[in-house]
Parts: sequence; C-alpha cells; structure tokens
Amino acid sequence: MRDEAPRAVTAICRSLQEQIAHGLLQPGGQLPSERKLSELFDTTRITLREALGQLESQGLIYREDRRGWFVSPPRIAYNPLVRSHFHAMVREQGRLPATEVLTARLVPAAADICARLGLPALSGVVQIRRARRIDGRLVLYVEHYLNPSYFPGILDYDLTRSLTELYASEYGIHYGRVRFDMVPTALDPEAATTLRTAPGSPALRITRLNRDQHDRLIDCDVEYWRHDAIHVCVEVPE
Amino acid sequence: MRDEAPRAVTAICRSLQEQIAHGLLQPGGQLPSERKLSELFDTTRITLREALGQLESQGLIYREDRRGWFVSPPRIAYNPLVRSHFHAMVREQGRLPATEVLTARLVPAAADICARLGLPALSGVVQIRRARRIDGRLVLYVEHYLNPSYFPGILDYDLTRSLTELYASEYGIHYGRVRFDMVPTALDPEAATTLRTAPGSPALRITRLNRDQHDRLIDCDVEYWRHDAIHVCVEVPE
DNA sequence: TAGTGGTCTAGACCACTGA
DNA sequence: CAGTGGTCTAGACCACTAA
Repeated sequence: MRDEAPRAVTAICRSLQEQIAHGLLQPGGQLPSERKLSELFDTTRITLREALGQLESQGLIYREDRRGWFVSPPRIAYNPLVRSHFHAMVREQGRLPATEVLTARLVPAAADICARLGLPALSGVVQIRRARRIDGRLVLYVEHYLNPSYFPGILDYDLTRSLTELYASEYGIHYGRVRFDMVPTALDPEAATTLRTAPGSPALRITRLNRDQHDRLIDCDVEYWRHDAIHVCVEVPE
Repeated sequence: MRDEAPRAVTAICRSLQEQIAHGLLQPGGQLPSERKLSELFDTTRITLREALGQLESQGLIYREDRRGWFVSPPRIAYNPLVRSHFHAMVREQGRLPATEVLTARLVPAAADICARLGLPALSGVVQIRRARRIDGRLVLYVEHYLNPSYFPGILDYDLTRSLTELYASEYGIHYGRVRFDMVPTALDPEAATTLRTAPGSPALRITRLNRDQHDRLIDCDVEYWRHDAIHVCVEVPE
C-alpha cells in the first residue's frame, strides 16, 4: 500500500488542514500566493497546486478566478423537505443572502425544457438567470424556466426577490409537489464564469421540477452550487 | 472573458466527450494510456491529466489506481425517501450488486459516534466496514456503527447480506425515522484505498442516523460514494 | 506596473500491473 | 519485464487583478 508514503502533496495538505483547523486561517481568509507557498513547502507550483486541488475537493478551501485561494466558510444546510426559499434558508442560519439577476426574458424553449415542463415543441418559456451569494461569496448559479401561461407580466416585477413569494403574492400560486434531482458534477462553463471560478470546479447540480397546488407543472430550475457551500439534510419520518 | 480561448485542455475535453457521447468509448471501457493520449493530442502528460481530471469531476470518466482511466457507467438513482437497501435498489435498476465485508468487530466508540448514537463515554460499538460494487465496479465504502445492546450475536451472521433484512428477520427491528446528511467532498484515505482510487478523488459522503419502530437510535453509518455513481432523487409530496 | 493565478512545456524516477 | 499511472522537478509566457 501507499499508507506510509510521505508524499509531498499529503504533507502539504496536512499542514494546511492543521492551520485551518486551529483557526490560524480564518474562514473567508486568503491563503498566501502559490509562489510563496511553494517556496515555503520547498516544492514546485505544480505539486503545490495538486495539494490545493485536493483541499478544494474536500471543500476546505476554494478559489476565485485569478484572485487566489480562500478558506471555505461553513456549509449551509439545505433541506428539500422544508418549503423554504434561498433568502429565508440562509437568514435562518445566521448568514447574509443576496441575489442578482443576470438575465430575464422570454426564450425559445430547449427540447429538454419542453419535455420537463410538458410544453409543446417550439414553445416560448420565461428564462431567469440569477446568481446568489452567502455573506458576499458567490455560491449559486440558477436558471429558472417558467411556463409563461401561468405568469403573465412576470418580467416586470423585481426578480431579485424570492420567486416563491412572487408566485404567491401576485399570482396566487403555491408550490405543491416538487421533484429534486441532485448530482455531484462539475460547474457548467456558464456557471463557472458567473461564479468567477475555474472551469471544471466541483459542484452540486440540483434540478427541481415544481408543481402548484393544482398539481400543474409550473416551472423548473437548474441550480449549480459550489460543492463546498451546502450539505443536504433529509429527515425521513415514520 | 475567456469564452473564446481555445485552451488545449478544453479541446481535449470536448474531443473525449464527443467520443463518449457517440458511443465510440463504451461505459466501463478503458481509455488509451496517458502517454498515447498526450501524443495523440500533441501535448504533455501534465496537460492531458488536467483534462482527464476535469472529465472525472464531471463524472464522465473515472480512474482505478494505477490501472488507468475508464468511462463511467450510468448513475444509480438513490432515493432517501424510499425504504430500500443497496441490493434491492441496484437490482431494481437492472444492475448487479455485490457486497464484501472488510472487517466486523466490537470496537471502542469514537467520541462522535457516541454522541450520535447517544451512548455513554467509552462504550463499545459494533463496527462493520464493507465495500460494495455495481456491475463489478467498486462504488461505495461504508462504515456501520451499531448499538450492541440491540443486536447480540450479530457478528456471527453473514454480513454480506442487507443489514435491513437481518435486523428484521433476526431481531424484529425495523427502521423508523431516518436522518440523512449528504456532503459533496473527497474520499477519505481509507475509502480511497478500499475503492482503489486516487486519494482526494471527489465523493459524496452520506451519513445516516437510523431509529427503529420504537424511535430508538439503533445504528448510524457513513457511506462514501464515488461521486459519479449516483444521483439523489427526492419526491416531495403535498 | 508588479505580482498573481492560469496554462503549458519537457523532461525524470518510482512502484505497480498485467502479460 | 515492458508499460502504466503516480509523483515530482524547473522552468516559461500570458492575461488579469489590485495597488
């Protein structure tokens, strides 16, 4: 086995893990530059980056494109069985949520969106693309697709708000059955650019298919979460 | 932006993705050696490995330690709300499950296990370590921790079976409430060795805390899944 | 503008796998 | 035993960030 192999990469990981665990590097804090670290550990940048990559996989640190490496803040608990929305969920856990709208418009529906929402071919759908932050950190890229017949004029509202609340207050529509699908994968190029992170960074893709109180398919969305930003909790009753 | 950057890594990824999508590389099939591929794409092994790493993050390919790179088979659907167990779940999806027991013994409980199972300090717990396969591929490393007072003599049974079934048939114990916690992270060194994969490979860690029909905490377990082996489905009723 | 991370080159040695 | 992946060295240039 390689149990006792004192690999350079392993040693660097352990050293940094220890520093973080003991609070010498604060959550959100920035690590020294790669060149400084590789000098410190007496190795090359390639080797050092291998170690950083492993810590990133573990969710201990994350990178911002061309800005450097930072210590990951604690994860947010995400409970699909609890009817909540981003802002409420984040605030309940003592963190600060923020949303920005990237684009919002009527677009021709892609084939897979038609299929999922049960729309005829060549339909139009309302697409809303948003980015969301926790404590200022970009953690989530979402694309929402709404069946336009249920939401006339929705593009005129303030879409930084919770859609859940907007549906309820302006359209009298409430969520009914919801189907979640969660896949550990990498960030989509679009999502990577938006979240200002490296292409191919690990991510959790959550797709939701939402029905209303009359069991009509009203919208679906695709969420790309930074993989170190959440953990998914499910309480199964019985 | 770097949108139009014709990066070598991106080009390699796209090329391999296309080959896989068109079925020229079959699920489970092995890729050519890294040296052959780097020659083919006229680049260095370092660059090629960067591309392979991204495809691994996406869950398109996986590696077996020192054996090479393979195309990932389709993911298994994992539904925490459905009371099932590994063998049934896998078989229902037309795949072939297998289990091997690594170790099974009474051990002093670690502090976090005591806390989770509500055991007094310095208790003994039954620890069962298992590895599980789908269609021959190692995909899951699990550690089970059982409150020994509910399961006298359990170490004498065939532990390659489903514990769920064993609990029911031999002890009259059925699962009641269950709490799941799912975290995208990297494989534990132990898990990486067992699954014969590189340390720091991406993984989904699922921890379960199980109660019985009388709401007593009976066991908990820690599962490390290869991140490309499953997707988690949750149907929320209402 | 200085320094950073992103990307890439061109090698090397080792332990291990599989024929 | 040949070939493989795992690991590491010692550089380089570029685009971008932050001052």
